[in-house]
Amino acid sequence: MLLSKSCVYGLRASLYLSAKQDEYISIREISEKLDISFHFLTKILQQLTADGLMESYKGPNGGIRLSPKGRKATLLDIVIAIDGPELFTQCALGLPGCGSEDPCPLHESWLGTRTAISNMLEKTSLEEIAKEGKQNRFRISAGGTFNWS
Amino acid sequence: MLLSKSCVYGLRASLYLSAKQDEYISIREISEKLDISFHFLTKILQQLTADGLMESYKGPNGGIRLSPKGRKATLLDIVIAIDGPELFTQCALGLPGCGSEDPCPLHESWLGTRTAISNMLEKTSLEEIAKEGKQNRFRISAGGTFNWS
DNA sequence: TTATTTTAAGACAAAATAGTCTTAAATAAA
DNA sequence: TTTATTTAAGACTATTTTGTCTTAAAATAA
Ligand code: SF4
Ligand code: SF4
Repeated sequence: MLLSKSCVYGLRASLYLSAKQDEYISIREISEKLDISFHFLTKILQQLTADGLMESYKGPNGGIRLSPKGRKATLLDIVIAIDGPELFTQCALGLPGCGSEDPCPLHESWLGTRTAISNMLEKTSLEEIAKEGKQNRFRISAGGTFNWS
Repeated sequence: MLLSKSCVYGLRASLYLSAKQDEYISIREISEKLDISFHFLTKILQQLTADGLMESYKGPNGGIRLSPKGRKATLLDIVIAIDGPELFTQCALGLPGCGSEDPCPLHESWLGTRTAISNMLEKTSLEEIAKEGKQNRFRISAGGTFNWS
């Protein structure tokens, strides 16, 4: 699996929030619309909040929203915040202390592929994805129940 | 993590065997040279044997070796035998029943990246890797203790 | 035959990941 | 002030992955 479940949930929630304006959205709403366990999602979003990618507010009409930093963030930023940078720093075979000067048979191709994955996730910011998402009506929920407002 | 530990171990053992001729190599030797738990590696190689990618022989001077099919196999074949095809069939966001006709924002880029990973692993057979490995003395063990015979 | 070497099979344990539940703290509204 | 709503924190459970151990079966050699 390329990304952990936590990471996928975090990405989908980020995409959900990117479609919204500046209001706080309750985690309950996100978890229901995207069909993700509420408590589990809460923990994941707490991480992103701690990382400064999101802002939260307690109480009635409270919830969570992307911070300014979060709106500019790319999917890669979200992935690294949740899964860590290992996917983009470690090698495919996981050999310790190895590198270009004493490479394994995969080295060259893996470096290229790794960069391709990174580039794909870094290409567009959440802000831009939201713009394209609204234009093209891309979906981010299973049932297609979600609507770009 | 792109590949499971089982998968990485299986790949490294396959590379090890690709460097050898047709003799049976004991799993004990592989596990010691590549610093992988003997019993764990045994289970992984049993899978590859069941899949017809390797052949085993019991008793003194017994061991394991690549089958003719295994020598022609690519790294992708090994990966699919151990981790299954999901990495190359499923989408990045894991949304069920979703696809090109109703895509998520990642769809196009993910399809490309997924193909890039697949191509990287499919590019060369174990046979060819062994040839290049011997020429270039690529390494497949942590300490660099391994020698292409 | 008997002992030794090796893979096969599967029970078992440990660790990591995923998911649930309860309580506390902050905020708003009644 | 009291109650309701919401995130924060963390204990707890379940599942999957990873790793260990024991016994069986096959093959060889003494
Ligand atoms: S040579 Fe490169 S790809 Fe191969 S194990 Fe080392 S760092 Fe990883
Ligand atoms: S649109 Fe494509 S990439 Fe996105 S979730 Fe569906 S299958 Fe996966």
